[in-house]
Amino acid sequence: MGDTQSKNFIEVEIENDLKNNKNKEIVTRFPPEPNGYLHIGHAKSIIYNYQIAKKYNGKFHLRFDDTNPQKENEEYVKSIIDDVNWLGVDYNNEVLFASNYFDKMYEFAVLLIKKGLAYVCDLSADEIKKYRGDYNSIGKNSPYRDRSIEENLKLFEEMRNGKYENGEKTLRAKIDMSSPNLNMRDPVIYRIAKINHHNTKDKWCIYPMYDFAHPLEDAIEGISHSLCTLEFEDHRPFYDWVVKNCEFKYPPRQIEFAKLYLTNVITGKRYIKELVDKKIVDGWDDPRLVTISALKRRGYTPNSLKNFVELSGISKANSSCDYELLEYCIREDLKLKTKRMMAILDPIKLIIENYPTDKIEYLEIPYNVENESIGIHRFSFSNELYIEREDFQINPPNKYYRLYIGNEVRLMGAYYIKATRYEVDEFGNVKTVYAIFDENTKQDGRVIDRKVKGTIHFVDAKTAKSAEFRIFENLVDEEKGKINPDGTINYNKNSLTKKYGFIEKELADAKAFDSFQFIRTGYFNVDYKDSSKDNLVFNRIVDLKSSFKL
RNA sequence: UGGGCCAUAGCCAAGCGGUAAGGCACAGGACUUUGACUCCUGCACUCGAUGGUUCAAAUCCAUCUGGCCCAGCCA
Repeated sequence: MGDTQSKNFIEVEIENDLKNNKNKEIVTRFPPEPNGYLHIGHAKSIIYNYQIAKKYNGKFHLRFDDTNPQKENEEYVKSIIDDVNWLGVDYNNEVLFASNYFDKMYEFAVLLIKKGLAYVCDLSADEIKKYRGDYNSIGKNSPYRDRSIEENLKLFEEMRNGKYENGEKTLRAKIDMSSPNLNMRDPVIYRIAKINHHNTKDKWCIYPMYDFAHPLEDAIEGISHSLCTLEFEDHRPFYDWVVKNCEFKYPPRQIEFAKLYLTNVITGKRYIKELVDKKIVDGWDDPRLVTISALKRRGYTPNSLKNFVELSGISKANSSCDYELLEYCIREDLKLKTKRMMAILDPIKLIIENYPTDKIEYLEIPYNVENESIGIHRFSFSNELYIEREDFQINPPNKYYRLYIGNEVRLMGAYYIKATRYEVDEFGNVKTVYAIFDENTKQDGRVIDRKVKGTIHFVDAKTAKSAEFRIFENLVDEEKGKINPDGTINYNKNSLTKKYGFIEKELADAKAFDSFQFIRTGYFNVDYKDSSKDNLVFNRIVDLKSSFKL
């Protein structure tokens, strides 16, 4: 979809770099830590990084930033690969791991030691914190800062060989304890962690820190532009320090952009996890969530997300995109692709009194009038139908042009009917509406002598199948504020409504993830988890816009 | 509090000294066998504020205000 005609600030920088021959080629990357599920914010990063690479005929890498074995595991690796595959970005069929560079990283650490730019420190975590100082006071040099290169080399090798316990020693970069940027006050670059790594198993007991590892990963892979989010801006001086002192010919360049926030939903691993843990939602792919797996289950498409990322733009301003933009994108993507079928979510009976009781006829209209190549929709009609409860009113409001006593409307693809009488149940709710039809108004292309204002949809009760429909509302209460002062989530208890109605017979064969437009009620897909042959469950992906409110 | 970053419509977002693009949302109208779609129309005399430079400022300068990030051996 739409090429963005205007360039964003990152593209301006890249084109400058290209002009100045700073890069051989453009290579970007998506570097997730395998410690959780991906959500729409990650999708922005994946899609944008990929699109940049594509735009400049470059490459895109998928690389796991797996430098902290304590938080990472194989399950997350797998789910992330699944999600990235589903998005359909091209990463050259090669899944990369930072942990595959541990040997090289170790060598670079040794190089820094030899250059007098790194030292082994015996301070405890608490002591390092104290020595670091704070916003108002400069730090103090570690008493171990001036160890000889030989001693540092020996100590670091011993760290690697497991001579010391967790927390006993660290390797630190030697920079400036008085820097106003706390990240430059001799940051730790290697720590001891005697724990198995999902990829390297027990080969290592020391692991590089993000700040040291990341620039190296980028440089090793020939990444030209390392695009990340704003909170890493303060880390850029150290990033540049590392690539400079490790002497890379084509140093990668880090450029930061703002994270994507969306109204009405919660992004943020921690909060999603809380909803999952408290069983407020049905796992990581609950359709109300915005994890990639949830969006997929709900019925969002890779295309819709790509378009969303493109339309929501890239900048450095913290912002929160209207959820309506995402909805617009999925409607746009599904509009011409889906069959438009009929389903009744909140049924009442409609009896056509002058239609033969023993007759079933079959009617035909295109599945999608905007894209007739999808084919012809054939559906049954009889004297006994289901229609939506809201399509019949005892006391119609102003400008209501659906069914009420005496009013003539069109049954979509069938006949004109006029309501004659109705029956209510013991609570006063309409149960059955009776009508007569005009056999000269069959919707088969013949010219009809009069027009009607309203067209309503229906399913034939004699062939209909029952089904469940799930209507989702905002999971979080935006009015109250998404997050309580105590850090818990304000969630909307009415965020899931289950309705039990009817679908036309053809829909009974629908398979998991199939999506449809149900005429007048929205786009739906078949829930892959809760559907069975006997009980099809449809998720409403998004409703149709409507200028009519009952 | 020291440092870094940000501020253009309800929400995103272009704009880079020559007189405010575009999209979403919203409102009105046309069309309509989905109150959908589509198509028209409208939607910032003004760019966080105040001063200054200039023939000319959203763009340059100064000051101020507001918001976000940083004191992990997390990423």
